[in-house]
Amino acid sequence: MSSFDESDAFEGASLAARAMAARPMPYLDDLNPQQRAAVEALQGPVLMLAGAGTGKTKALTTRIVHLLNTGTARPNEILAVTFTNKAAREMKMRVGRTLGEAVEGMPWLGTFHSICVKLLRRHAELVDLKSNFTILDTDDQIRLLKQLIQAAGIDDKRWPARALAGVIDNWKNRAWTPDNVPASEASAFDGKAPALYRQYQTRLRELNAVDFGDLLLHMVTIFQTHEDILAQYQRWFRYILVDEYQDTNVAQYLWLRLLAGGHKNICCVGDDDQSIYGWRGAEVGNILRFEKDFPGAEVIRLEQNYRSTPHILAAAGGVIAGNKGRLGKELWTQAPEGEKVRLIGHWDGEEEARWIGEEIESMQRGTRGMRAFGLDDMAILVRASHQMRAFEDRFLTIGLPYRVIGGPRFYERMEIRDAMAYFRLVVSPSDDLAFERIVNTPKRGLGDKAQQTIQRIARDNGVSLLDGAALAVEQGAIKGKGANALGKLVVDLSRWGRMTGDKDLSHVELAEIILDESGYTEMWQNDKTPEAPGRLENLKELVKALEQFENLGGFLEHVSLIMDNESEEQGEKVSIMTLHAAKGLEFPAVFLPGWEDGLFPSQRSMDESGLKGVEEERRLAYVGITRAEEICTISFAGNRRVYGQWQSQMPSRFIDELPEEHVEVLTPPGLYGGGYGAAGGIGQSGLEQMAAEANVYNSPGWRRMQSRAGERPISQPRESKSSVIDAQAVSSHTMGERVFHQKFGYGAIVGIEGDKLEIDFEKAGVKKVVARFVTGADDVPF
DNA sequence: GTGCACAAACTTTTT
DNA sequence: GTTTGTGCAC
Repeated sequence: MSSFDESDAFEGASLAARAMAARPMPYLDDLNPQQRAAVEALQGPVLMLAGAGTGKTKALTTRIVHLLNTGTARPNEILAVTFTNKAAREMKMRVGRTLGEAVEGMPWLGTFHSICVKLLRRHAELVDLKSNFTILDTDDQIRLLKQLIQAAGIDDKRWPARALAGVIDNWKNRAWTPDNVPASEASAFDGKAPALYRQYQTRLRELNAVDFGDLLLHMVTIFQTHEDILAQYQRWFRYILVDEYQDTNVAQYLWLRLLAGGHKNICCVGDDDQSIYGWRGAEVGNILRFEKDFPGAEVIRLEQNYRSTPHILAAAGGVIAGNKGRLGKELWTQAPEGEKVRLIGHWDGEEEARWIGEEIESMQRGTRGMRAFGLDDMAILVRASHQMRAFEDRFLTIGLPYRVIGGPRFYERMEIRDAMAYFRLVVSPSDDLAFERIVNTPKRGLGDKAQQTIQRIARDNGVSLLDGAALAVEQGAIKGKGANALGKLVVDLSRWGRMTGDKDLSHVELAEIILDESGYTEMWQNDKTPEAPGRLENLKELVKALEQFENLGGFLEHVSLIMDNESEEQGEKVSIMTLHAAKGLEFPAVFLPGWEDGLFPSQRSMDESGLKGVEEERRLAYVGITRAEEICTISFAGNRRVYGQWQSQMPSRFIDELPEEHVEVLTPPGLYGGGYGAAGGIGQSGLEQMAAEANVYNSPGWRRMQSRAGERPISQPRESKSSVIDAQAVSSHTMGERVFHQKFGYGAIVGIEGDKLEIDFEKAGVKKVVARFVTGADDVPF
């Protein structure tokens, strides 16, 4: 591979830069003094500590505009890194908009990974790779590791590949190559991890492949061992900007420090209070240490918040104050006071979901003197994705439109990955991982044994699995039905490979041919599971996505790094997502359910990381509250089903940390006269209990745990709960309603005749049952 | 080689 | 309570 070609990095840029020099700077007038300081401090190291909602992206993009507009830098001399493609896209768009014209260039604005791919392709040979290396995703990675574990004669049940992948990822995040894994860490995986790591790297090299961690790690290695190359890039990237600096891991940190080592024109933007990715290698320490790493750094705090009301900011501030070792920020706003943060406790998780559903509906209309909110204005942010189900179930039954953000991404779906494996194999026939994935998908009668034969023949002849398969067929090493099918596959693949050169055939058509002739589409057409139609739909979408690319190869190149879920369905909908997914977003009204010790803060986080874990959870709480613009509603349930077991829950310790004067304790429904009549008397004591629950604990969580162990947080008598159920059970059912029957399980109502219901049960099929034996799916007694 | 039954595990997630 | 993966029988 030729070395970095200087001319192409600078091409087309100088003209634009010169033309832009010394233009007026109206964009500066839009900034507050701190933002403006951050934009104008172009030289030397700058740390922009940007609290939630303080106009961080604006400052960052304006800074780029300023660099360009003043002629300080040309577009291709700016290295601007983000974590997600979404952030990179937005930044590109906003730079263009502020500049009032499309920016030609900005070739180095992108994610850490996409920039590293570009760099690594130019220098691949320095780490024994070819420049056309493939990028493995987690799935490929795990399959590869599994093979290595089995080859080493290790029981892969006791030591699952997934766990090893975690260990290796972790090491790569810390920039540890197999040679410098510290002895203290080597005991992982029964002491076998270091050797397996080494084998894994060797295997990757043989496959001419890298995983995500390698992209960074290889570049760090290259920079560390080739001073001349590093020096070259230090000259080229004259200005460096980093978004979400608090999320950088050690490898990314080293990479940045190496590149900024010469001129030190590096501007890092971040918020130590929003560091929530420690579990995947992010080091808050990087941002805390910035001034030590870059002596003389200018630290600029963005503290004026343009998003939330004072009550919300104060509540968030009260919680985050519990963390030690913060850089310290005090958010303020000019916004009117607004509503206090609302706190409400519920009997159990289902009631919480029911209440939030009703609250969303009444907020749509406008209630309690509040303005009306659209469904798009409201979001439910949960700690763990399994919490979403209760809401989905509930919203489905009441017909409240919702969208789940996050979830399995398009390119991670089975059918998409299968289809891509076919494409990969057509474009590069030596892609053994792709071959393994699809040899027997759809079923070709090639099981373990046949596949081992192929492996052996390929290894003995030193060829790829596909060539090995061809040999196996020739030699008759595989017999019967499998032999024919395998022979057909081999022939088909080479035919499709030749067709890539056909000028009269578009790659989109070729893709369709591949999916049809391989029998892959047919496989799903014959599949009767409920997911099958959706999968076929996804395949169509995949083919459509191909249109935007020149050829199959170009498509595959991009897809490995762009794992976005593009399709934004329209229509007014409530959003449901995890707190992690909510970072960077904002909503007028936010619901934060499930604030219970063990769930939030998560027990596992506390067990595994102790105080550090609690602090990260606390930052998560801070992120959650600060997503809200006007209304923030926190809730907890006294009882919750955890892995099928009912468990008594303690309100989250973070609830105690909410400053009382900014919190309004709401009364749960069913506990006061207005709602379900029967519970009036109980309500008052329930309310008092609730209020006490929220305020009484000022002791640390663990002490509370001890003193209150075994007690029920909310002692609501069973009767009142039951009466609510009965009231709903006898009330009229509706068509399509999801219901539960003791014997037949869940089902949907397809017919109503007097007191008899015709129900299509998920497991038992269509049955007629008497209405009183059926309960709403959310009212299942326990 | 494929399909069914049972057991075990079970955050958060981008590239 | 669910999913995922493995063991066993056909």
